[in-house]
Amino acid sequence: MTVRPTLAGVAARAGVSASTASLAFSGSSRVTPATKERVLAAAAELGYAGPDPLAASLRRGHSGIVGVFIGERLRYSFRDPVSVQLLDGISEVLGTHGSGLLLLAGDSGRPPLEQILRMPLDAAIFATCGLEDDPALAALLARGVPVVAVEGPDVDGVPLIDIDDRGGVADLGRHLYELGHRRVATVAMPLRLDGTRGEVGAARRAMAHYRDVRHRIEGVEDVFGAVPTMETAGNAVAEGELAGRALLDVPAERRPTAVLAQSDILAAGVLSAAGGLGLRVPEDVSVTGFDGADLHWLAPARLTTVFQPTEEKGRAAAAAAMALVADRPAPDVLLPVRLRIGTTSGPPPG
Amino acid sequence: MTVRPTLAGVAARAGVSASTASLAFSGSSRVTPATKERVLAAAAELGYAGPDPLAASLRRGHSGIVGVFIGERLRYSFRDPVSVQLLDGISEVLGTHGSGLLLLAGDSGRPPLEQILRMPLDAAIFATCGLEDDPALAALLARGVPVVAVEGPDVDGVPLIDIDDRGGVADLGRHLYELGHRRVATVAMPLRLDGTRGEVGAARRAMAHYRDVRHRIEGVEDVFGAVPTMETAGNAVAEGELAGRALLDVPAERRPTAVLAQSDILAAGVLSAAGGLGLRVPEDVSVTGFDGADLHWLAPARLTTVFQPTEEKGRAAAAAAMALVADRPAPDVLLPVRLRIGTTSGPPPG
DNA sequence: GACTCCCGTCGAATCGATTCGATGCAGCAC
DNA sequence: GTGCTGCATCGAATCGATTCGACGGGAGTC
Repeated sequence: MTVRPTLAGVAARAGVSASTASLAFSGSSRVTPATKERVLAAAAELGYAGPDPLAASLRRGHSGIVGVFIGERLRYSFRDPVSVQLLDGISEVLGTHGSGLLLLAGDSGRPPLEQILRMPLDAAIFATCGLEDDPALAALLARGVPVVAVEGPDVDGVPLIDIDDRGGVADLGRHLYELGHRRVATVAMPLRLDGTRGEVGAARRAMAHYRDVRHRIEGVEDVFGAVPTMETAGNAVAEGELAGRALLDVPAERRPTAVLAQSDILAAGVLSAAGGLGLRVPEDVSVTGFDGADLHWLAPARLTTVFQPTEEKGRAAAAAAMALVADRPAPDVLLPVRLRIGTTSGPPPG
Repeated sequence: MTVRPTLAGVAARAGVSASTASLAFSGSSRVTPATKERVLAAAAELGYAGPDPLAASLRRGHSGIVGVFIGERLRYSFRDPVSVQLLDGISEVLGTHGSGLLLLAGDSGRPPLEQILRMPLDAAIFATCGLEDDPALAALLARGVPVVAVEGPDVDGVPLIDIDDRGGVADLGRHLYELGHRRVATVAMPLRLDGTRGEVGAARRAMAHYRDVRHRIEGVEDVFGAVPTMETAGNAVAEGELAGRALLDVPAERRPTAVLAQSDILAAGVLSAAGGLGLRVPEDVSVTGFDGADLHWLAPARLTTVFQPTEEKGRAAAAAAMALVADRPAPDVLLPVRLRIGTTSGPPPG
């Protein structure tokens, strides 16, 4: 391995100055085609593959890299179709701006704060990471890195890309209410990531990290008042099944006639629990979800759910990040959701 | 917004030299606690949040960022549990080394080559991107960026992290053969990403981009010789269903008694196709997969499949990348796979 | 008391490019 | 022939830190 050649070397060999060589590489500036060609030839001879991104970034003042924080460990986030769609939307817009996407996974345990601060980020997107007082958020802001929050912390100076969680769930609630349901229950995503499962009390509720989870509980209450709420330890089918069984495996007169799961994934688990207990959906119990993620494996059932424009959310977040990078203002965004009635909701039994 | 303070500014205010200030930040070197504190205090007053990663990286010569190429667009890759697990394994090891993971999605269309070359990568991992002659691969190598391939291009100087695709599928084949199957078919993942579906001929086969796809076909042939092979346009349940229907919706005497799908996802589609045609599994037709991804939505069927240590593959890839960055040699890795017999394979009918 | 050793601090070089303002040359018009 | 315009090229400053070798002063030793 010989030492990597530098722009200066190429310039010397081409018989031009470093500045001219730089111009030759930065594209179609005011450089004679002949000179440009000479520089490129010299580069080829020396095996110079183009300017060092690090040096260029330092000089330019930005790296073309946007950090995306996903709360949990990768493996959990990616199980979740919503995270994936979100990321896809983000990546799409970043791509058109020529920016890269640096994934920052929480890993729950060790705070990756130092690692984060070592990364040359032009901006950061907090995707579903709750927590107004996240140390990483504070650190980034202190450093002057523009931050965008997706259903995340609502902090001054941080554009918030949000959906109408509460209104959407309330729509679901009204749909069920109109069908005649009066005794319902909720299966909630984790209020915070500490592995807690079970009925959510007031104390627990006060500890909630996540805005969306809170809002989705409130949406139910807007229609039904306080209802039993089972918290899960993660947004996963198995968790939904656990919670569903806890709610449904009781005498019929105490059993909720409808279960509002906070995500389609959890709803899938509840459906599975219902099936396991010999309950028919929707004849014996109605089940609803949230996200509208089109879980193919639910076929032939079509889940009654609330569709949210997840990819659009991602695009909006990336667009906001790009705006901030360009020193343009980035307003908050509130995206609409839409009730989608499927085959898993119907009148209560009896 | 005031101008961001620099290390020099902090040093001046603390009454020390820039070098000392740098030492104070880089942790526990030979700096008097008192001095260190003075520097930190000055930093706090000025709102200096630590050294600029770009400048530090330039000086150090590396950025702490590893690029991970996933062939297709994000949305497709992440539908695939295998990609996700792989990424998770990679991220795990990268994390322990304090390195960041820069996601590079192909987006099929526009070549993101320029974008790639703008990124300050310490190393790159080609995850399931086939193609020995990928221009991005060439560009990175030309630039001197260490590259690792996961089931990817087999190029000199590029460590290959691989699994025994062929042997694993051959194990499946023998299992089926011993059960009595003689007329089988294969549902293949795309040989290249051009949206082609249908029976794979010799010409098409010569165009294959992907080593794993090729090897999994060969594994079947090792046991059964040439068999009908349906290519899909993507690794998705719907694609598997399409291919499955094409293979199974024929008179019983021409119908294969077993279908070897190249992935669990595709197998799920084939199962669905079989169900749609009123065929029982495994009584009327056996179905096998590959990956051992534990698709929860298959319950109660347990897929007969080949387990591959996907996460381990990711860890090995990341470890190899880290080795190369540290200028240590990184040997090829071949990970074992394991036949896992489930409830979807049995003797042929009749 | 002098010499040595060691440790904390400092200067200066360096990483590799970008960019602004200056320079010089050629062409054109009068 | 002279003066002006314009364009390609060049010099030098700059981005913000890291790091190596040198230096100086205090402590320990004989």
